[in-house]
Amino acid sequence: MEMYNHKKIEKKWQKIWEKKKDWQAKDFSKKTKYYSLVEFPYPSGEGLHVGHTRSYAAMDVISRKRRMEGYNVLFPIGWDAFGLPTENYAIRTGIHPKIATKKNTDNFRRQLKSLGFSFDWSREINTTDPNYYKWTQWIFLQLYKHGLAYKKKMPINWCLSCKIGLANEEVIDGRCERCGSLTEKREKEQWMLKITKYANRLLKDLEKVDYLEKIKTQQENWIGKSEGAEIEFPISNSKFLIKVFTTRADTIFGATYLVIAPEHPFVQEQITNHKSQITNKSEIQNYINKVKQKSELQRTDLSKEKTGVELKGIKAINPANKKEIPVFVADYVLSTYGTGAIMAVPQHDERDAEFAKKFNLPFSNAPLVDADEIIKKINAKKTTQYHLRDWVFSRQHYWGEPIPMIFCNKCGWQPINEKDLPVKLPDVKKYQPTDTGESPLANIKKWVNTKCPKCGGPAKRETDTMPNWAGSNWYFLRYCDSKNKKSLADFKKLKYWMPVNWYNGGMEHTTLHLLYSRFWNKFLYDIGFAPASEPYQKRTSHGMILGEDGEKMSKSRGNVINPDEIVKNYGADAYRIYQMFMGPFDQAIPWDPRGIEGARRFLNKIWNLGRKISLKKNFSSLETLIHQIVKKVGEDIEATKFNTAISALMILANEFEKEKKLRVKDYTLLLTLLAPFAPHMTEELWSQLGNKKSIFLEPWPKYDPKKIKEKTFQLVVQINGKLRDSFAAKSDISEEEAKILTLKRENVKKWIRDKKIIKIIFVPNKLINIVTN
RNA sequence: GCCGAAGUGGCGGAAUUGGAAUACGCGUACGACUCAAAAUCGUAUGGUCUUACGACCUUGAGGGUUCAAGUCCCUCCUUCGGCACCA
Repeated sequence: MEMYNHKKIEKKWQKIWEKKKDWQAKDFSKKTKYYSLVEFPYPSGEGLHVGHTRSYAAMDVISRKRRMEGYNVLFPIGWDAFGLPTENYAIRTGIHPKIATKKNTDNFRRQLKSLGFSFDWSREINTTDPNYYKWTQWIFLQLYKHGLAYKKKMPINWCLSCKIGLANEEVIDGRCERCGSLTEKREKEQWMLKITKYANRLLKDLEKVDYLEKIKTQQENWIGKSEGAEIEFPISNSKFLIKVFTTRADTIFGATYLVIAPEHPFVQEQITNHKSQITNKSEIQNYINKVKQKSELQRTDLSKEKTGVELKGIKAINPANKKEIPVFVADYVLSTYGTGAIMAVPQHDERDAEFAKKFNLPFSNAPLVDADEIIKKINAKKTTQYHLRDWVFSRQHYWGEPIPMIFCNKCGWQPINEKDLPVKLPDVKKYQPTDTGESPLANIKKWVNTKCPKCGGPAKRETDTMPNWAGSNWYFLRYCDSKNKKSLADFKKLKYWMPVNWYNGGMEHTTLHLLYSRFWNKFLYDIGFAPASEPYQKRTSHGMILGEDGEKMSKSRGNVINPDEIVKNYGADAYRIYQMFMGPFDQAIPWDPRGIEGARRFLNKIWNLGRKISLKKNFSSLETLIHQIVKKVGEDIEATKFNTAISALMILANEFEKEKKLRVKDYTLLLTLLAPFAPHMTEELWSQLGNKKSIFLEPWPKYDPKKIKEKTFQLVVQINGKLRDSFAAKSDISEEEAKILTLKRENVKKWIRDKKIIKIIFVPNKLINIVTN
């Protein structure tokens, strides 16, 4: 037998698999379908990251196991290729993003193929391909036609460095999610998507899906539903009313003042209205100006002291007890949530208490009342508020899908005729956003100037592009029919494949990407273009792979692991085994270069075990263990406990090694269980045993529950809960018999001596515990 | 500040139900093979005390429940993740 030469056999099998098209999914096959999905990568110039392959290796194991279980598996891959790094590269080098993307995807494809993932490459997609983004644009048009896309001038987060507007969701600690520089507020006309219309369904339908509990919690928190009431507080001696939102209507008798947000229309109106009764207008105006300069980060910093100004000269009336109470403007109340005004109850709310202490406002220990009754009595309205806000969908960048809209001076915003899709990205000379913050597309007059689709008069194209979330919002649908030219995907095919049975990806995508794509899928479901109301039946997430130093892998730290080198030196199978064995799948874990050597050693051991095969041997002394291992490996894979599945396989291999001879049957069973993890080596050994068909056409091994049970076991003897002895006993030994055998033992006698036995606890097939005085 | 997860050898980690803590792998030491090395194989490997048999201690800290606690309860500490003046 030859030595295990990974270079030779991995290339060999990759070629054969590709030629035989073994991993191509068959539309409408009579087998039960199984759709396993991984997040398609952004093809960066740096090449494949080990983090990608952790997820891909895991879902490849699942997909290969499913095929062996008789499913028709769809396991697709593609490229989420629009995005800033490529655009920034273009700005730096002048190389067209299209060319850089081609180069990067070619490299990624080569890398993924070298790892032997069983992707159906015939369905490969690329979000930057006009044949793909035609349908991204088409979906936008449908959103527009159904009133879910609208343009709005609003304060948005403006990244000073990227020169683009960011959604609230994309600002982290007041900084741009992409480049990390500070953001400020600016007014800009933006295309918005009305995701808030779906808030309740996005929340409620979480009941229907099997996501990790922590992922569900994240979605729930982001949507942030709260039930409460809108209560009107009249302003004394005026026609004005201030509406507050509260979840604690029951505390209304303790409300001793009102607070409104600095952006609240009432304040704005009052300080400009010369008839207003307010006596300290300039003080209020000064305060508002100060707040404007603050970033959201500063405003929402919990450790800062509360600030605010009283609106002197006016009072509000508490509708519950008709008492007059003062009104403040303060920045701890936000205009974007609820009604932008609150009733402050220092007795029951910490923030209100802090503010009240600072401004010497009274605490009222008025009794709590029944919320429903008081709401009825004061004629307030029960309402529901969501934390979720509409999605800012415009970007002032080149490398994204053009938003397919046209502005006509006569007719206003008009959608492009569907027959004119796709709106292709034109070539530009400079990729840099303009100083005004407009997209580089704005400089191409020939492209911008067009005709109004409605009146035929002169009109201008929208020059903003879509965020890079757009393409990834519906890609799972396109995989079902990736070449379709007439529709985003044939409905019958969608109906066959959807929903995705199992979706795995990074924890960092479990809030935004998941929410956005669920939103688009629900919309497409509503208008009859998607067959399932929830796109993903099951969602899991893998932990990050950190550098050897325990820090996040990054170029600047110099701790990046290049998969190519590992594959070259140890082989794809060793790489995959190590990644699956390194630790719990959902936890972050540092890369250990020695771990890969252990994985390789394990594969060598399996390879060399082949020498022990004997045709003469026809019984197995390890039958019980084998059945136990089959059970464990299968169950662990399903529970994403890949590390213990492999450890079980190692135990089996170690036992096999202790045997002088090995049955063919036992050896092939080990190969079959190992096949999803180490596909190349097992396929090679399988064929060396004389098998003509792929090992992946073998059925996944089954175990016999009756054969799992051991004939004997070590009965543990405890005295007062401490381990003192153990001996082999028949399985299912009776309590009586166990007691007799235990009390006969010298070790036991020694410990008991003249002590009195108070009681004896017997746990079947486990232990016996003697309690003495 | 709130929510969530976690804390186990020199290291990554295991322990489905409360029932032998440290599986499996890495590392280390010694041995076998070898002229030698590598590879491979074998043995040992939580700590303290003991010549030894063995005893005692040990799952972030402290307390509790229990015949029995890594696992359950209480208090506290630390780390990671998420959210954050959301009324």
